[in-house]
Amino acid sequence: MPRMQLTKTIIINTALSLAEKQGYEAVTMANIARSLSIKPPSLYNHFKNLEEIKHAMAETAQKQLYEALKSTEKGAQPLLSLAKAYVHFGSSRPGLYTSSLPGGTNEVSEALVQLIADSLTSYSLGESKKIHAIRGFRSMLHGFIDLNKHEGFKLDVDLEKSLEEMVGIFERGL
Amino acid sequence: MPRMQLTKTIIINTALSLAEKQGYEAVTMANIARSLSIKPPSLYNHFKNLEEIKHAMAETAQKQLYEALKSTEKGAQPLLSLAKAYVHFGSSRPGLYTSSLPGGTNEVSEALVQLIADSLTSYSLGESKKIHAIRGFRSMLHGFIDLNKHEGFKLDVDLEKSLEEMVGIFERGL
DNA sequence: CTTGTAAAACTAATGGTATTAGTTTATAGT
DNA sequence: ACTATAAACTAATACCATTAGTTTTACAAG
Repeated sequence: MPRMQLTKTIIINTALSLAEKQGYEAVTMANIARSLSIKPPSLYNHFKNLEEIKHAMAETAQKQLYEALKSTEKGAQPLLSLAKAYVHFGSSRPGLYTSSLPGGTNEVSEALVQLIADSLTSYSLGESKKIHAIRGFRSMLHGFIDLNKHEGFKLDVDLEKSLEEMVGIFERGL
Repeated sequence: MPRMQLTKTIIINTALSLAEKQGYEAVTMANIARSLSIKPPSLYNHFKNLEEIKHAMAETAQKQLYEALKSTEKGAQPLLSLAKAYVHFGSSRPGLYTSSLPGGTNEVSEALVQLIADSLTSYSLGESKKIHAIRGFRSMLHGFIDLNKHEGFKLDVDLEKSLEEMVGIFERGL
């Protein structure tokens, strides 16, 4: 195999670094190629198209999200800790978080679901109730991050407090 | 004033119709111009750029969302009815819903917040608690719609049931 | 009724995007 | 050393937004 120093992993990491440093909109064939000092068409030797690159980025980004959440201290309020870590990840690394979205369902996203499930054990929910609760929790957090990105909230009321209240409501309702 | 048959309203409605029929990605200067049988540069006589068009679209789309929610039967479970109407709007008219997001804060979005507030009156919350609850509710619903769009949920468990459970959890926690 | 002004259309051009086709280069294995 | 092939390349197509400069047209004033 000739000239195979360039791997899929290198391309994806380059693309993710671009997303993080310059925003997800900067993830273009031209920018990725520029970062790698190659021409855009060369990327098609490694990936079918940009969509495939973004899909591969999502899996890696989900992994990083998973790692960030796994290492959070559970403490007295595991659900609140998890929520804060999730929202912090999404807000402080918007390019990386956005990269994680086109991922669909896979092993990593399953692990992420399991992480939430672990924080819900003390509520001893039935299997289907648990699934609904996990979906609700993820919806809440993702919506919180995304609405913020779109300036959906007026800023004169404390955001961190809103998150705490929101998680509080959710926990009481479980 | 010469040739003023083309108004901002006509342009925005054309753009919204494009978003609804062909998806939000189809909202381009070229496509809007084509729909109006003019050339793309002519649009700059009416709007500064595409961003301004999208911002104007957002206000109109928010108005349509507001109208769709206002006309829902409150019934015995006003919060659940509102949630279902919101999610139905977002899922059945994805282009229009996406159009509504770049809107920021304005009179229409305030009216939308008021609509949610009205559905929360029976819980007699304090002013700041109410704001947090509204943010939580919107986050939940927007996140639910957006995660679904990104295929964030596995489809083997009933989605409608998840929505009902999620709202149920939220209501109990209030 | 002509004429001038200004709005709103136009054409042409620039520079950005993804993608495909076809060609060259370089390397790994025979 | 030779050959096959992966991986780079160039060139081209077809989109996209945007700007500059020009023409058209409709209305309002003389």
